[in-house]
Amino acid sequence: MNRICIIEDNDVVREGFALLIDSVNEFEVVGTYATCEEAIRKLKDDIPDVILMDIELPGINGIEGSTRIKKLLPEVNIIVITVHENSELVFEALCAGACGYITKNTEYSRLIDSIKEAMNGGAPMSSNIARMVVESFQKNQNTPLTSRETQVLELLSKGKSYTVIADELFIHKETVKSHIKNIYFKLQVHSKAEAIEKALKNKFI
Amino acid sequence: MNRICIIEDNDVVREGFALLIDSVNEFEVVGTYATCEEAIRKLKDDIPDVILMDIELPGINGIEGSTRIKKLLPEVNIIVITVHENSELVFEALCAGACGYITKNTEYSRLIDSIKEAMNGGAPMSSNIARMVVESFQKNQNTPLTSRETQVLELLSKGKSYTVIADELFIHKETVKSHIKNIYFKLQVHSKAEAIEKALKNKFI
DNA sequence: AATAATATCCCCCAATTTGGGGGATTTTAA
DNA sequence: TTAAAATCCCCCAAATTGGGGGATATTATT
Repeated sequence: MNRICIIEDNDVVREGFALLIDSVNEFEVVGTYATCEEAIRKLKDDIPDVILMDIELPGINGIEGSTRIKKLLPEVNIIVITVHENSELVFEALCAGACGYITKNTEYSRLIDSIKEAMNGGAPMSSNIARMVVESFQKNQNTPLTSRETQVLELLSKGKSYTVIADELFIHKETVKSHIKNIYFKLQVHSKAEAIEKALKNKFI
Repeated sequence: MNRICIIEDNDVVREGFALLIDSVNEFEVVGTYATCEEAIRKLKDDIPDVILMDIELPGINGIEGSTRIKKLLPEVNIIVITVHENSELVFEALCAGACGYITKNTEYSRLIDSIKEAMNGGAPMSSNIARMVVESFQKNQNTPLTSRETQVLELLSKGKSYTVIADELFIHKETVKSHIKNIYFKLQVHSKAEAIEKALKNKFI
């Protein structure tokens, strides 16, 4: 029997989810909580396989809650269920240890599928969320930088010095300087940190 | 009618996919190619909505091919279909512009669903692939670094100098130096670049 | 209550790095 | 055949970095 917990402050939503999930044969709701604080106190006894987690919660929110719960139960699968499709929140949730992120308007059958998927080592996500995640890997192809400049800036962003970059690219240190001068001009910046910041923000590197 | 292209060097697999996809009402296979070179020459006429892409191809492989095709048709949805679950390849494919990544043993019905999902702005992935992607956002909680040290190293990795880090954390420059000394000791390194490299590799930052 | 870990700040010093200025030449692409 | 990109060169001053030696106050943790 797979053990599920629900952390959601809205009583109606929480008990609705609980009833729905309990109606599935292989699932058993072993705890429902309105706050992370309460959940954290009781979770060691519940030992759930999956936790459904709201983000907007009184006290500790769902992001911070996920971080703490993952410390207590590193193996647990946390699925964040929220109305927010804000990209910041998505990445914060994933960084905090959530394995899935689905929006609250998801039909019930997909919710059940998502729990099964999480338990089977998957990462259930609403399709637009998944796309956001995938796109976060892709670079901006409208970069003003040449490929060599991009390469240099990437190494610079890894903390390498001009000397080391020169060695790794088999070019002279003065060439590296030259590239960096051009990078600074193109990005309209005057230091390493500014260049890296601007390039990261625009996904040039 | 949604337009699909297939790039796959194995004739049997390629024509099998084509027949399968063509049998779906809303899909039309507008091109099947054994190499990226051939595809790139013809794609501007095909204007496909979705491309199914193999990775192992003679000549230009599927990763490099995705990069080039995305330059020609930035809006196209590329789904990589491969036997490889190697994490390196997955991230390379996503960086190259693929929106999905599914393994070749996927049942036909899920393949069709994946194409629909890609077209509707989703990111179809096999469940273990999706989990790999999600886990790439999560930090290693077995870090030897304190939270303050992690914070300092994160800023260092963004190219910030001791002075700037001190300002941003509202502490003295000497305190930053002190933290960095401890970071170097704990990571057994002797420079910024080494520290960042080791921390990134171990996902401490 | 005692110990250890963490976070904070201080000084000295030498080598390296960085950024800005001025070039030049060759290779590659449009 | 132009323009852009990539390569290399010199000069110089300010800033950064890394290593050495500390100290003190605040938090855990036992």
